[in-house]
Amino acid sequence: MTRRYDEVMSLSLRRGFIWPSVDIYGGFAGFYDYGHLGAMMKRKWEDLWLRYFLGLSERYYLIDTTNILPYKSLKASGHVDHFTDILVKCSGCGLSHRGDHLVADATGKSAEALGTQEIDTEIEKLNIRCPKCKGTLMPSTEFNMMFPLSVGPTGTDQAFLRPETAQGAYLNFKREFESLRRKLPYGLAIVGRAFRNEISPRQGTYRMREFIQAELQIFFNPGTFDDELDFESVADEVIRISFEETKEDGEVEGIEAGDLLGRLPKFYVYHMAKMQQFYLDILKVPRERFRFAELGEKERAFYHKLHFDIEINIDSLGGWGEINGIHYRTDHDLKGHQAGSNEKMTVNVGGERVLPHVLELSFGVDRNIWAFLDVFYEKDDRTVLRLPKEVAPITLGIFPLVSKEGLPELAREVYDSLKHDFSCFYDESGSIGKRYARMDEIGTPYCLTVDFDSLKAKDVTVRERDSTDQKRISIDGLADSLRALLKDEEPA
RNA sequence: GCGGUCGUGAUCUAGCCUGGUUAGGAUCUGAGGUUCCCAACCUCAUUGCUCGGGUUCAAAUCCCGACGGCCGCACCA
Repeated sequence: MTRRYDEVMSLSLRRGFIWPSVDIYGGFAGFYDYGHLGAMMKRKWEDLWLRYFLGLSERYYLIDTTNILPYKSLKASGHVDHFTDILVKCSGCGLSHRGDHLVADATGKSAEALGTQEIDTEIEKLNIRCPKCKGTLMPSTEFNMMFPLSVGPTGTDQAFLRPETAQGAYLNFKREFESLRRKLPYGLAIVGRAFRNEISPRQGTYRMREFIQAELQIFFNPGTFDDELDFESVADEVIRISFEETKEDGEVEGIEAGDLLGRLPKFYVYHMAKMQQFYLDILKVPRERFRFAELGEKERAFYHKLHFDIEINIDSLGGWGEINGIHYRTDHDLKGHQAGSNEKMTVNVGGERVLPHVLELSFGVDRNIWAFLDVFYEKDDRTVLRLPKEVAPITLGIFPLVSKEGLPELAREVYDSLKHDFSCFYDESGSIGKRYARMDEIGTPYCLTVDFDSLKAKDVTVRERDSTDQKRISIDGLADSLRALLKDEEPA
């Protein structure tokens, strides 16, 4: 692991962002807890995400759905059958292989639909041996990545923890279509937990067994969606993109959204542009650390017609890491639930019956939080976390210059007047420089200091984190001045 | 899951090979002092050998197991 990983993790542990769950019992692989700073940062990230993506359309809405889903619904979605791997272990060298891959290699046909018994039969019939050492293979075992649960007193109602939040949107599609007055397109956002029994969780919060997704599922009429978007507003956006053929080289092209239309559908490019703007314009992620990366046919799920990941160059994880995805899921999901539930999912819009298609904007919240801790962490003379103001867990540090002669009292007054409107932190211990340093380290964008002049002039100094520049602002109207400052406007 | 490697206060680490005084240092944190703007300084204080067995008169140190971290393989619809 890199030194940067250790530094970021050390900061995170020390100050209270993230740490392993159940730490006092030695930890629990694949599970992490958020401390008081991490939890606040995550909440703010989610709020910002929600405001931005719901703001993309007056027809995008937030819903909230259950973490536990019954067998039937996940059978219909394909997760019961396809979210599994059939593993075959070699009795000689002990290596595990995927059963369907072994059979597919021997027959030249996809074996994805076969069960464990069928795989075993095929292996015997075709006399398949370990590709590594030619040893004999043991009976196959099934491994489903979903966590099974028994619901109810008899335990006969089989269920699972949801492997993705997306299903909640599909399951509620019809209800919301009615509530939202039978119009397309519309979108359902869910911010919530998903669970996957990863074989080998690694790299901190990058691959977890319980994680948080922020997803927007957009239901649309594939025949008309392109014309329902204001594509002109994003046509000039230079999209940073790596296609399948070149992404391994780390090559990133800059292509105007308008020029991608020959290669990708309009609605898809439009949302790519909006996602990119969220990162580059709102969150101020350095441009060179951001890209879309195309997934090839073998990498993506069979029902993802188009799949690009958003990757951030994360030094502590050794380079480009996937944090989000934009998936064109076609009508796969609604079609599956239509068949599984016998509920008709086609809807009547503009005089025709359509089975809506789905565009999924999917964000890994924990991965974003880690990426931000990494990307904005800087250590040379001082340690500064240059977090976007909106996601910094604490917005204002409020201090008396020294803790005597009436300064703490006035500083307390300032604190009390702001504490309900901003995330504030009051401190009077140690030297002023120490207190600034502590705030820099956790990304606090502004510190207000009450000094001796403040007593007469009724003002405070405002110190900016990145530049350490200071200016004086009157206590009268302070909240409004700070609001302006936080929006990058000049205070009144 | 397999193989390798590692696990010492909140954080980073010395000690382990060669078992034996009170487990040392730095940072951090708390209290007090000092202090008119960027981790200053002084005094005092809190917190530790991942867990469980075993060997031994004696285990942070040696052995076994578990748990966890990292790396490689596999996996990541």
